[in-house]
Amino acid sequence: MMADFKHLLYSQFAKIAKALAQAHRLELLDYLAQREHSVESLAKVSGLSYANCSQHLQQLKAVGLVTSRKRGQHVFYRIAHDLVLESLESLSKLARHNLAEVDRLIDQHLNARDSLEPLSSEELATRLKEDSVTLIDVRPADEYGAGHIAGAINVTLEQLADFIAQHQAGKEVIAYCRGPYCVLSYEAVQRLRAQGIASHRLADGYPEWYLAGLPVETDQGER
Amino acid sequence: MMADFKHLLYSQFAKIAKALAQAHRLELLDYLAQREHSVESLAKVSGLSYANCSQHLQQLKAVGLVTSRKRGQHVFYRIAHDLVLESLESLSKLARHNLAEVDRLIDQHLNARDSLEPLSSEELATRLKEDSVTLIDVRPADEYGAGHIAGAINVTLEQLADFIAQHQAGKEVIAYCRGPYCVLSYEAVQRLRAQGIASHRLADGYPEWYLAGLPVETDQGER
DNA sequence: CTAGTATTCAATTTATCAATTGAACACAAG
DNA sequence: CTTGTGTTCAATTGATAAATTGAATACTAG
Repeated sequence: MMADFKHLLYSQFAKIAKALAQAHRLELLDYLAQREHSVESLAKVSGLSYANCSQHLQQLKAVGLVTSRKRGQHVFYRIAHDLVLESLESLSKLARHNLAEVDRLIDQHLNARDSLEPLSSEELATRLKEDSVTLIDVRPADEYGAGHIAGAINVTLEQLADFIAQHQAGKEVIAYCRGPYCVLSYEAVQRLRAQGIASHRLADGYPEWYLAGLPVETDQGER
Repeated sequence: MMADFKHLLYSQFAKIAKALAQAHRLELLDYLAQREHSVESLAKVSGLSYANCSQHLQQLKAVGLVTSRKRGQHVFYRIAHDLVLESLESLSKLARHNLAEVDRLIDQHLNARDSLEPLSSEELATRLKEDSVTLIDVRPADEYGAGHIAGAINVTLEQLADFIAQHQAGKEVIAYCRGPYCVLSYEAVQRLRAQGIASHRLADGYPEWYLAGLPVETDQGER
């Protein structure tokens, strides 16, 4: 009974948080924090459809974050009271704080070589069989042409931006280069991660893979 | 570019709100607002399965609301920083204000809360300076140990009968617990009054007092 | 009254989230 | 090394939310 009560309370709190848990609604609230707006002006400025915008506003209204008044054929929405602004500011401070924190952590992580968690050749071989990764060869085109791991595509650091742009989200990327003391794959992994793409480097490079008798290809065909 | 930045911030902002938009996670945060907890203790006290609880905690961690540390085979989670407590309080205030439902629930379950005439933190601070009241912390001993209002003694509901027996007549008793929605102090005040002891509850709980920068103590010493 | 405009409603599809399950991992004690 | 315990992972299922579409209400101006 006492637990029921508590859970009910938390649910009520959660309703309000849910109303805030959507980027578009936050944007709308941000505009409304400046001044009262009609549905029309909000839809235009936010780029939402009228219907969608209207529905978002109704959700905000349902939990009491905004109020509305009808004047003529327009419905004007406004922030319900100052507590809403305070909460928004408080959450915004938190977001900024955590965002900075995230950036700091990422930098720290990527600067420590070991944290890149290199993949072994064996792991890579099985991942390739599963087709669960995209394998990129970061070496210059001529070295790639001369011989590369079977299934790898050539993406130099210069081509990396284009690769990232057309990369299908979700698929993990494995990068390799000349060998364990070559920095090219480190650089590639850092840039990929900076764009939010899950990525690792191969512990070894092409020569070690080749020597291990694992499958390779050249521009002239497979081995 | 400016729009990109804004949208990024809204998204980050929404991620945090999303983490707060779930009753179970709010409950977990409420426990964590009292003190650090292991996954196990949180799972038990919240009634969630280990896996589910762990996953909720990881979501909270992913957006930087909590941090974790591993000690032996236990993983302890704690609130990441005071900004989180502030945001939670702000959200809670908003919820109280907006949801008539919440008030209805409180009235129903914490019967006649107004008649208990809660004390504000400011009033309590001055009363403590005058040494005109006895302050009791009704929370479990571990939460008391992790941090309590300076000058408070720990009297759980189980210990209340003993406390009443040796209480010096005439001195007023102030009880506090986890926060405005915690029922422990209501219960204590009711029992004290039933024994003819003048008693009130503190309007807020320990987290609010701590956030206000008012004096606190832990088992290890003052702040 | 009629036509035009602003807003909302209702229904559908798509995407995202929560809870569950069973297995995997990490550490500690025996 | 083995066993037990605490925590996390991965995969599935069921639930909930977002965006889109087209139609239905208001209201105003003419």
